[in-house]
Amino acid sequence: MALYAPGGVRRQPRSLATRQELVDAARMIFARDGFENTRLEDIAAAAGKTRGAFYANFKDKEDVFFAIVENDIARDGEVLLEGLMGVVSREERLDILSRFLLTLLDDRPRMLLSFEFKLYAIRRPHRQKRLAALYAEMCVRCGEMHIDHLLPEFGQADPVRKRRKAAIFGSVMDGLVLNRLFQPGAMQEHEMLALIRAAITVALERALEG
Amino acid sequence: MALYAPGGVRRQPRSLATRQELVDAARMIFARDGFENTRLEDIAAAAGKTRGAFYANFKDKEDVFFAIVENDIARDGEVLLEGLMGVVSREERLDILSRFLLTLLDDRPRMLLSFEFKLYAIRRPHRQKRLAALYAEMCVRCGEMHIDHLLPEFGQADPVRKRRKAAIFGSVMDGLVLNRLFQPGAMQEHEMLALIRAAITVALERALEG
Amino acid sequence: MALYAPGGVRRQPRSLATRQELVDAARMIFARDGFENTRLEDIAAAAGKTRGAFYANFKDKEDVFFAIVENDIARDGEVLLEGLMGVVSREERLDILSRFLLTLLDDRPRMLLSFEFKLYAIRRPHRQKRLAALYAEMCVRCGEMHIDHLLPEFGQADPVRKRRKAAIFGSVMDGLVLNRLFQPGAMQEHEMLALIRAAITVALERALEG
Amino acid sequence: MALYAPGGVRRQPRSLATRQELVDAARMIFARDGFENTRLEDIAAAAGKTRGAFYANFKDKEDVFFAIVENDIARDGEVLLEGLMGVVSREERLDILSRFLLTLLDDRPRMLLSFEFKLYAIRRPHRQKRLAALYAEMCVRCGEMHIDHLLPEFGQADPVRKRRKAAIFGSVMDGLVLNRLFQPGAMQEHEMLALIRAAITVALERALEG
DNA sequence: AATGAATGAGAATTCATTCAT
DNA sequence: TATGAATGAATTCTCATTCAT
Repeated sequence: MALYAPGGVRRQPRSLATRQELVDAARMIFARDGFENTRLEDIAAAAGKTRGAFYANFKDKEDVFFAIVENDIARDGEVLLEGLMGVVSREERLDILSRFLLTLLDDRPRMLLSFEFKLYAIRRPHRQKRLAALYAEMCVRCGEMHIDHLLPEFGQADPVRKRRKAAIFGSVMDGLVLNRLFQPGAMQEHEMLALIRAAITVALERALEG
Repeated sequence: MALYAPGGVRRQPRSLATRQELVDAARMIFARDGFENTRLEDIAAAAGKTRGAFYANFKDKEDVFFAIVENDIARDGEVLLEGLMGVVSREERLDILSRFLLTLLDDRPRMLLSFEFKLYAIRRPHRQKRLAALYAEMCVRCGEMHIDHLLPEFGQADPVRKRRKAAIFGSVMDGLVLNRLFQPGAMQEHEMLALIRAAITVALERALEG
Repeated sequence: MALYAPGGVRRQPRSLATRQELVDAARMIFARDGFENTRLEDIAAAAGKTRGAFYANFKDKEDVFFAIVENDIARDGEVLLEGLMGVVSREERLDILSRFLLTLLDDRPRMLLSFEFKLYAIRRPHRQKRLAALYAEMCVRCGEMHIDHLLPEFGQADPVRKRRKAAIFGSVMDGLVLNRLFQPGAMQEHEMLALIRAAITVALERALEG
Repeated sequence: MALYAPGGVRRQPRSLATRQELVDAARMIFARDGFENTRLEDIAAAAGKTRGAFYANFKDKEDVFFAIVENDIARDGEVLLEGLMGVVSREERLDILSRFLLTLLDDRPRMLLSFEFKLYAIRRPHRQKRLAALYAEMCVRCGEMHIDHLLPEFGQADPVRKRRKAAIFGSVMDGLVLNRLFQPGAMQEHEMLALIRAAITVALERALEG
């Protein structure tokens, strides 16, 4: 159920491990250097492999980049889900969600990558075939994760609406990471929390209205 | 009163014009392609010059990059100031400010550049001498612009506090631009406005507290 | 036992061959065009390789330059040694040495390179770390080669003294090559031999005194 | 009676001063950086002028280079001549000459330039038209200077023979400068003097023979 | 699958030289 | 004459990518 079957190639177990190592290494390097600045060699080296191993597993730089995003998307949500298990009060649920998001902010690679991905997409209006798929999937899952489990009554909401919610959350989250990294210590936790709360509120209003 | 005197060189009229043309061209290209992806040749060509002309005016890519930021900072704030002239009601002032910020979102090059700048800074913790100066100046001016003219009673706030406010505004603004470009149409104007309002509120609370 | 392990990297057979081809090509080109005038591309082409191959094997122009010198130093002395095998008479030894040196003069690339190297060093008093090592090694070996095997009784001479001898020999040799190339035919063999003899004499006196 | 009329242009007084300043600056820079490495801009700057002034006075880099050599040749010999005035004893004359040469060694720019010139010539067997003229002139004057005034009885010697003597002197002198700069302090004064003496001896033998 | 050598396109940068003033 | 801006050729260097093993 991978979003993207890399080159359509069936992989052997050995390769799968290598592939994962490369993906992990790539996440680190991309977050550190940015997409453009990242050298394949650095990724390979960080995974303890050579460039050849890279090309055996991925078509090119863009290929790993997308693989990472897929990976992250797939991983997300589980923590939150667990947290929400059995919580009934709406207030409590909102609280859990906002604290979860606050925590997410600390995952520097994760957040910087989401950034890179969006910038990347913005600047390549074409070659969107593959991008578009990831794109949508990303948003839908985002929406699912954040909203559906929080307020199951809106779980059925159509994809378009979910994308909208994702945009709102994304805005606040992306902005917070960027500026916090830019000016460490400039914002206090309660301020960040307040902004996250605001995002939830806006998103919910929208959900309730339409 | 330039923030940064490029090379400390006094320039002739002809050169000054060229320099400005290059800066303008650079703004466009950087916003379109991102800092890393931008080729000097493209900047020069967009200004109708050659690479040589570029190097006669700037040390390297970083150099124009900073020149642009300085330029933008210098230009900012005036529009807002005019709008606030003679407005007394606090509510109205808040309204003018939030609408002004909403408008800023439409200046794609301007906003993308601020982005690039922050990412750039985040990824180069060293070579910060010049960066730091711009940095501070940027934040202080940001704060001034947004807060001081809105609520003159807090105009005396120290630089540190201003930087904090700048971070809050920046967070919401940066996030909004990125995600709006990423998913055009996903957010509605009133939603964006609501988030901006939230930012103002958080910033003010902080201002009032301390 | 290389003087300088380039990058500390262990190389594969294929690469080693390429490396040697490049070094040989470089020697030729450097001697022909001089260090500054030499284009990496010419070296690569002369070795039947591309620029890329060059950079896979050397850091930059300076790097090959040093590699050549190392190579030459390593190769030297053996011919002379053989010639001296079994020769007992001191007079004969002096004769063999001076003729050997006279022969060396005909190795145009070799001698021009030694030249270039010294000029290079003279003009870069800094970045001498590696230079200094080569430097010393060069001189010591020079001394060893010329004096130690000639007059084993002075073989124990300290490095400093060896460097002094090297300077004397070097002076006459370098001068001879340069001026002979500059004015081919202006000097006759016996004149060159006479100067070489003089150098030996001066060097020996010094050796004997202390 | 200039060896080379630069571009055949008649120069105004103002220009002449500028020209001389440029030549002087060039000598310094060439000696410091070598011919290839020297930038016209550096020469101009060292003379307190701009590149334009340079081009108003010289055709190109080679042009100043030759102008310097001419200059130096023209200046030489006078000191020596004076020293020899009225000295009768042959032994004394030899002594004066060798001490003069020893002194010359200290004029680093002068000597390095002579070097550069020879290397330059060696590497451009073509475009020798102008080179050849300078070349010959240089040698003849060299011979004149050193030998003619020392031993007037050979003053009439033909140019070819003079070139030969120049080669011998040049060899020792060039070699000494290079190696002394390369290994400062490695040679002692009396050693250098001994080599110079040897050169004189060899040159005289030749002069006497044929 | 993986290695490491080699390729070659692409970009930055320098600098001699020209040109309008 | 001299200035300084601009040009553009020449070169270095980097790196994604290919290829033989």
